Amino acid sequence: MELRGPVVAVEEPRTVSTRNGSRDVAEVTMRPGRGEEPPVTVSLWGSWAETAESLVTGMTVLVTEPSQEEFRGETRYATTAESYVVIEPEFMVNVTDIREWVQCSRQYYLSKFTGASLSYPLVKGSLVHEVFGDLLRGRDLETSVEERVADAGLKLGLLDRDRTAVVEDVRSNAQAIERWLQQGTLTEDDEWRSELTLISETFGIKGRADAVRRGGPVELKTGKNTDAEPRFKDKVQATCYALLLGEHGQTPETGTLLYTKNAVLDRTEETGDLSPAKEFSISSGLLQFVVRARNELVAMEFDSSVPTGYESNAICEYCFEQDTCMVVSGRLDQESKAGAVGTALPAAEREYFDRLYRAAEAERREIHREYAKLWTQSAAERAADDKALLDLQPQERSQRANGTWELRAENDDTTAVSKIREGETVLASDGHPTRGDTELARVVRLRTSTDGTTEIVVHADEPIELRRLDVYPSDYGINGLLTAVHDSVLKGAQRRRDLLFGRRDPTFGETDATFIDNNAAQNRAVELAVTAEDCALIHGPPGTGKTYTLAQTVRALCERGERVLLSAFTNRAVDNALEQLREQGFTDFVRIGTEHGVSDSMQDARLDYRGDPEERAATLRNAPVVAGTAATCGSPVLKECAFDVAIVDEAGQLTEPDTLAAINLADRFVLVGDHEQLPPVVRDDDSALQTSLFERLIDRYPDAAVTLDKQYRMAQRIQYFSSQTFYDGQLRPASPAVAGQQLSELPTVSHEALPSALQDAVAFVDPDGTATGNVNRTEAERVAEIVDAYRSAGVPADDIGVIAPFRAQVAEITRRVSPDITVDTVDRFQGSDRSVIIVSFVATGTLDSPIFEDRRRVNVALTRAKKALCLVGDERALRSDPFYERMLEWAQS
DNA sequence: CCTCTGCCCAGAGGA
Repeated sequence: MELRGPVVAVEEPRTVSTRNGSRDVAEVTMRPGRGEEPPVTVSLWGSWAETAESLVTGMTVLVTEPSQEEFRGETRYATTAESYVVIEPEFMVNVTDIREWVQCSRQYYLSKFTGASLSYPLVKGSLVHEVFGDLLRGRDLETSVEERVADAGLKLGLLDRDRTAVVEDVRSNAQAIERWLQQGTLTEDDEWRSELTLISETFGIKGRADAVRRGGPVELKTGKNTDAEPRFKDKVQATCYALLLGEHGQTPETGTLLYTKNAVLDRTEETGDLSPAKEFSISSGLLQFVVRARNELVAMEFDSSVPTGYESNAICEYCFEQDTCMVVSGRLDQESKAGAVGTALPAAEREYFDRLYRAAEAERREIHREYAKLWTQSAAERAADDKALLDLQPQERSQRANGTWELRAENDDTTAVSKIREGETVLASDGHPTRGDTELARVVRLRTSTDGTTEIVVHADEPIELRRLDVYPSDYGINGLLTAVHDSVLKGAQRRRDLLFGRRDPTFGETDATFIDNNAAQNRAVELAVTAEDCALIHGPPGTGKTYTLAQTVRALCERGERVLLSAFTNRAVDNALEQLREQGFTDFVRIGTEHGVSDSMQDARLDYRGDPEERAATLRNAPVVAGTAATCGSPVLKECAFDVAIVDEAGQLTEPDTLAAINLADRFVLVGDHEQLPPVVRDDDSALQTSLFERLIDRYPDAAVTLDKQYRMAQRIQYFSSQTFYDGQLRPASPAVAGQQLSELPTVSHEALPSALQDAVAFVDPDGTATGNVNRTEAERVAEIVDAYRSAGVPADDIGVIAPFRAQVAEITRRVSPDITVDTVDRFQGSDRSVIIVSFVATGTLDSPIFEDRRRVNVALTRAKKALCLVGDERALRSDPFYERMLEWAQS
């Protein structure tokens, strides 16, 4: 039994005398049943009274195993010896965060923006952990060490480490583990499981245990510890996993910590029986302690306040982060137990940091809310929301060369739609993502064959029965945002900050060179980029040759001996830019990205991290051009690199921190984009992250910007509405040929064969359908008929694209057209084009979905078409809004 | 009432 719901009132804790002596108690009023039931009073006894001090009205509180008694006709509840009190159980805290918080609340805070740096102890720690996993999966030690060290080649090279020495170092740690595993500890009832993903819906904690043996957590530490007891924070970590294992039906009484360096000392110093393994007993007091620590952390995050360090008992003099801690306190004018050094940054910088910090944390809370839906939603609800694939039939399981598993399954449900795509990380389970046997897995194949069955292949650490896949809502990227803001504000050069905070206009040098002789705006763009002493902004409306201009810019900069970072929001845009460079005869670049993210044609340029350290690092360090998405620019590897100029494409779609991650790596920068197309996508509706740096700077420094005004894509008739509505009529066809292009120019097309309704370059069709939710069946059928009409008139399938605002409608249309027709959402169509574009608006009666509010989305949809555009929708709905009415008048004119 | 893309996930250590 449990009580879960919002807090209505909290009383101050008081001390009362009971039969067993004096005890603290605090009374909390809350509404159980997630707020559906009338308020009840719960007495929080003993140390839970401390948690009451963190409770605020409006928070959700969860009390497990309460006692219940009737008192004067009123039901009263109280905590029992078995109870836990959990604040905001939907806020998912990582086990490592609790470990850090217990060590020092301020260290937890600092690690949000300093955590992901490249250091040898960390790389080595990861290597030893990987080898440990391999050993548990039965892999040979020598092979594992060699392979894992080879995989880390680039990182080791950037750290100037010698391969042989690292192999020796990792091997000696791993041998300690192997000897311990062989020392009779491996009995028949020894059941091992490595790398177990644990998610607790009761405690709001998630994490990954290194290993579980006989139901108890085993944590590996690469350091040494010759004390009798494990370090407290290590015990806290293991206890967290014990708590989570408890929810999965196991009640471990002991935890094990493996300090591998103990055994290394043992061997080299002949100190006798100094075992690497230290066991400790997991008491209920310790279990409750970790929950209280989590509660404190969550209470702090609830109002986005900043920890001072006084929340924990750490001694600052012993802390490795003391200097960083004091600098951050000094620069941001924060109260801190460690004290502060340096002078505070200008108020503008501090306000900016604060604003983006809060925005990033709000985003994290939204992700956590999504996370909680893993268990608050039923399987059917999740499937309906496209977030899960259910009822998969498990097929064969095979162990891969590195000891991990390839799991296969089939799905017969031909109507199943989901957001899950190849290359993504998902929760793979045997039935339920938090209650069943679950593995974090990577989707390597998701293909639907012509008979409608879907083949699913994932890679995971353990051979579970693959019956269900769930979207994994990761908050992984949030700390990346915070790191970028931190690096920019606290570590950025004065000149750069003056620019970002509007205190200094960008300046430009001079050049006599001509770069592009047939397009003045493009030439001006390259000129601005090449002469920029701070930044240049290139505004590229649809079809204006952004990619060509960008490639010319890269080449011009390289010819001047500059080192260039080439970045973009999507992998596709990065690869497009590189293709364009190749077409222009430039091939001296290195592509950074995952095998899955990089297009097939660019795999040969992709930097493999595996190999000889020195050679790998030299390849990266010596490349005149390095290319990768903005997200990778914040990675530890790229943070080791420096550039003269960063060029960022699709900058209008990047949040400000994401853009900062890229430009932090360079002295100067060039942003390329269009703020009249799609903005950054964020979960929180009123987020400060919704405005891109590109948009902010183009408003602030119009003189540093140039707009490419000639478009090479659309017929005059098609581009007119977009040009008038979004570009002040400044967007013009690049040539008469572009302006006057017609569908009949395609060799196979007969204009006469088109129905009269489709003969105009811009057409409107009202199929008179009815929308149910995000689907309009009649309209989907009509769209399929229109596709057929174009096909019958001779338009090749790959010249036709269909766009709909909702994924559900996309699926509805996809089922009705042949598979070689591209059907997609607006967002996924940005950046590409087709001769013929058909847009399905879905809505009938009114336009009440917020998706119609952002006009920029319409701009993207309409400007994908080159020769013919067909709008399909409900005339009444579209006329209900002045913007769409104008669009309709243009289409019908 | 809704769209989307990136990140391998989370954690790897020091005293």
